[in-house]
Amino acid sequence: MYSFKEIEEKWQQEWLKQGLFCAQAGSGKKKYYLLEMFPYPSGKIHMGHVRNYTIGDVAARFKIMQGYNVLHPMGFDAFGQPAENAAIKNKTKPDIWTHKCIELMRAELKKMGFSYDWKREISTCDAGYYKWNQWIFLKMFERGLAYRKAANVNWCPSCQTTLANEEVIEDSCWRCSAKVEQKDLEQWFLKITDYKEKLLEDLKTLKHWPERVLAMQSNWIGKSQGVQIYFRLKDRDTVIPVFTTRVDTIFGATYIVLAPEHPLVKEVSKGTPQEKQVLKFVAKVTKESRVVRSKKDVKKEGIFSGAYCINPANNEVLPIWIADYVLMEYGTGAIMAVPAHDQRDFLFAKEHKLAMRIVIQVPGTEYRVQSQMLEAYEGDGIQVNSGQFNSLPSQEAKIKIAQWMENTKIGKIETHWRLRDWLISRQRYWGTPIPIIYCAKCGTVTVPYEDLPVELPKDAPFTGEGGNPLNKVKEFVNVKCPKCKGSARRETDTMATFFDSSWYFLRFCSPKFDQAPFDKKETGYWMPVDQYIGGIEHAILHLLYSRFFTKFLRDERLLEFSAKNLGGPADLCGGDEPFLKLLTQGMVLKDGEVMSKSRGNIVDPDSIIKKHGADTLRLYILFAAPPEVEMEWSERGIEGAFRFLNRVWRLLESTEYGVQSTGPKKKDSEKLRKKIHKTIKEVTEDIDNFKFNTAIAAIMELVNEIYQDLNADIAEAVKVTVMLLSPFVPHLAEEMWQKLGNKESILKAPWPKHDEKFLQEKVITLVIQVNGKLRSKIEVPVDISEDKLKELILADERLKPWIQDKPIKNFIVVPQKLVNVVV
RNA sequence: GCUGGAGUGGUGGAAUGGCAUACACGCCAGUCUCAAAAACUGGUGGGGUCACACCCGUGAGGGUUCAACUCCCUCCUCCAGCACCA
Repeated sequence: MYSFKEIEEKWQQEWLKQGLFCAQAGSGKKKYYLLEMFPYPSGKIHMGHVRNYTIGDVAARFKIMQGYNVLHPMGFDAFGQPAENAAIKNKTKPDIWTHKCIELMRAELKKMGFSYDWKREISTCDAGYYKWNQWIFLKMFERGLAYRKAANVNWCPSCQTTLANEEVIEDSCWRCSAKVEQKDLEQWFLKITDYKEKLLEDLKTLKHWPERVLAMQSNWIGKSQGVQIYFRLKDRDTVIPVFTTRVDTIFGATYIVLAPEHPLVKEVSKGTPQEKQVLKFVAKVTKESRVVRSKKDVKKEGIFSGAYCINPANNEVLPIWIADYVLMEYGTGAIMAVPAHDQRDFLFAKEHKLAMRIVIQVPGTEYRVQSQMLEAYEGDGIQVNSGQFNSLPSQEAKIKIAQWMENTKIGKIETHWRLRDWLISRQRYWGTPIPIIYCAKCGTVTVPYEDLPVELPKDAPFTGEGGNPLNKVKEFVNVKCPKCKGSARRETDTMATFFDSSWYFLRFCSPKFDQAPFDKKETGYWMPVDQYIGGIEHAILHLLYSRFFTKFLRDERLLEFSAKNLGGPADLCGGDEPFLKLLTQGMVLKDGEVMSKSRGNIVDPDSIIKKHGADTLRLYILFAAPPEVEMEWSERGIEGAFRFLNRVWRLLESTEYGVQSTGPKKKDSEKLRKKIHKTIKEVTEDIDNFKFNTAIAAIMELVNEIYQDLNADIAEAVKVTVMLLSPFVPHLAEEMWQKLGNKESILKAPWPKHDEKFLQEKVITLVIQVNGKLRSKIEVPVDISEDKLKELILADERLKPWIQDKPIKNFIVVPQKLVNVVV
C-alpha cells in the first residue's frame, strides 16, 4: 500500500511553494481560462463539489502540460440567507460565521489537490468585492436599466420579508409555516428585457453549449409571434386588446375572457345585472396566492361579466367572461376563446355550455359536427367557416389573416416574450446594500461613486423576530442627502446574490484591481472563459444573468474582448458572450437518490480522503461515469480505484529507477511500444472531449499490458503511464515522477505525443463475414491485394460450409477491418 | 402538453454504420498461506453441447443497408426543465 497521506501533503505544499498555478497575463503561450462555478461556503464540501472541481482540475492540468497559459481561479459566493439563520441560531454575526466557513472549505479544497491560483481568491461578501456590485448597479441605473416599481410579491407576515417562489411551500413560509400573502411592494428591478432579442439570438453562437441548456434558455426567454386583435365593446368605444398565436382560428372565437385582475373588469361589468357576483368572484380569486392558483389544474372557474363585444373579423357579438385560467402576467391579460381548437377553452365551454364552432378541418376527413367533438383539435388543417379565407391551409391562412388585420387596422402583428425584468431587492441583511438614498426634497438619489462602498454595518441585531435587521440600525438608515445635505433615508434592501455571481468571472482576471470592477487589459487578455463547468441547476438563471451582464458591460465599453484575436473561431464569440464552452456535470447519487442531509445518505469526501486518499477519490469519481451523466456512488468502486493505484505504484519496483537495480539491459518490446502510442493517442483525444472514464480505461489497459510484459524494458511505458495519469491523480504521479529520477515537477513536462509510425501494423486480423454474419477471422499483411484476399477466403476451411458453391453476389472489403461475402 | 436527454450483461459503463458488452465492480475456480487478508492466474450475456458447432441477444414493432446499439418511421418506459404562455 502506498503512503498516500504523506505523498499528498508533500506535493500540495510543494505546488504552493513553487507557485505552479499562479497565472500571469501575457506570456508567449496561448491563454486558457478554465472556470468552475464557485461554491456557497457552507463549511463543508460535498461530493457534488468534488465531482465538479475534479473534472475542472483534470482539464487545467492537462492544458498546463500542453503548454497553455492557464487561469484556474477559485472563490466563494458568500452572501445569502444561511449566514443570517446561523447568526440567529448561534448568537454570532453573519460575517464571522461566513469567514469561518470559508476557511474550513478552503482547507478541504486544498486537500483535494486542486490546481487553483489561490492568490486570486475572492469572496463576494468582502467590501472590496461588493463595492463593485454597487458600482455596476449605478452604471445600470444611469442607463435606466435599474429601476424601482411596485411588484406583487410573496410576503411572510411573521418573518416580515419577501419570499422567493421556491421558499413558498404549499402556500406557507418554508421557515415559520405562516400563511404567505400577496403584497404589492416597491422593489428594485433590472431591465434584462432590454436584452431579450440579443440573449435569444446569440444562443445560436454558443455551439459548444449542451443542447438542453440552450433549449431551457430559449424556453425561458419565450418568444412567441402572433397578432394583437382589438375587440370593441358592443355599446361603447372601450377596446379590449387580445393576443393570439392562432389568428387562423379567429372565426371560431365564441367568447372573450378577461383575467380576474384585468383593469377593465370593473368597467365592463358596471351596471349589468351580474355586477355584484362578478366583484365577489374577482375578490375571491385574487386573494389566492399565485402558487395555489397555478397548482390547482383542470378545474377552471369563471363567470359571465354581463357585457358583450364585437369580433372585428366578422362583426359577431361575443359574450365577455371573467375566468381564473387567464393570467394577467401573460399577453394582454385577455384572450379570445376558440373552444373547437384550444383544449382549455374547450373544457371551459363545455362546463358553462358556451358555443363552439369548427374553423379548421382535419385534413382527409369530413367536416365534423361540434357536438361530436371529445376534445379540441389543435393541429393544422383547412380553413372552413372563415369567410374569404375558406379552403386555405391553416398555416397559410395564419399569415394572410394577420396581414389583412394589419391592413384594415383591426389587429397588429406582435411578438410576446415570457422573460420578465429581474427582481433584485431582498429585505435581508447579508447581501450587497443597494447604493440609493431617498430624500424628501430630491427624491431618489444615487450614492456618489467616491462614497462607495456602502458598507454593511457590523452591529446589526439578529433577534430572529423577522424583518430586515438593517432597518434597525439608525446610523445606517439615517443619512444626509448627497445632493442637498438635508436629512434622508438610506435604501435598506440588499441585492439578490445572483447579482454577485453575474460578473465574478471578470473579477478573477484582476481580483485586487481598485480602479474599477476589473482591469480592462486583463479581461481583454483572459476573456472569454474557454471552459465553464458547473451544475445543471444553474442552466437558466445564473447563465442568463451572466450573459446579460457581459452584454451590458460590453455595450458600455467597460469590457472589450474577442475570441478571434486569441486564435479562437470567429463565430464563437462576438465579445459579449462570457462562456465559450459549457459542461454541465451530472449529480452524484446514492441508492438512486440525490445525496442530501434530509435523506441522510451523504458520503463525506473527507472520510474517503482519510481512508484512501484524494487521488483515489478523484480517480473513482472520474472513472465511474462520463462527466455529464449522473453517477451512482459505490464504495466498491472506491476500493477498485485504490487497488489500481497501488498496482501502478508497484510498477516502480519493476523499473530500473527507484530501487537501484543494475541488471543487464532488458529487451525492447514492440508490442508494448505500440500500446504506449495507441494509449497516448486515445487518452489525449478523450481528455480533449471530456471523456475521462474511457481515458482512464485506456491507461488501465496499458498498465495491464506492462504487467504482461515485465521481462521487457518497461521504463518508457511506466514513464508514459505516470504522465498520462498525472491530471487525474496528480500527487501519486508527482511522487512516482520524482522517484523515476526527474528533478522538476511533472507539470513542467510536456504532454506526451504519439508517433503515428508506431501505430502502423504489418499484419492485421481481418473479420470475415458471410451474408453479414461473422464466420471467420484471418491474418493478412496490411497491403494485401483484393484478389489475393479473395483467394485466401475461398480457401478458408471454416468458410466453406457457408459459401459452398453458391454464386458470390458481392464481395465487400472494408480496408483493414473486415470482408463481407454475399452469396 | 411542450422542450431536451436516456433505455446495452448481475452492476457502473464501452462501441455513433463494420468482431456488441472495452475498462472496472461483483461472482466462480485456482495459486500462495496453518488460516485469513492482500496479491496473482483463469473464467463469467442467454440457450445448446461431454466439448465443439450452432442459435438467440442492445426497451417494442417496422424500414433503409452487403452490414444497424448506431440512420429513418411508429410506439412504450424512465429522468430533467418549462407550463392554464393564449
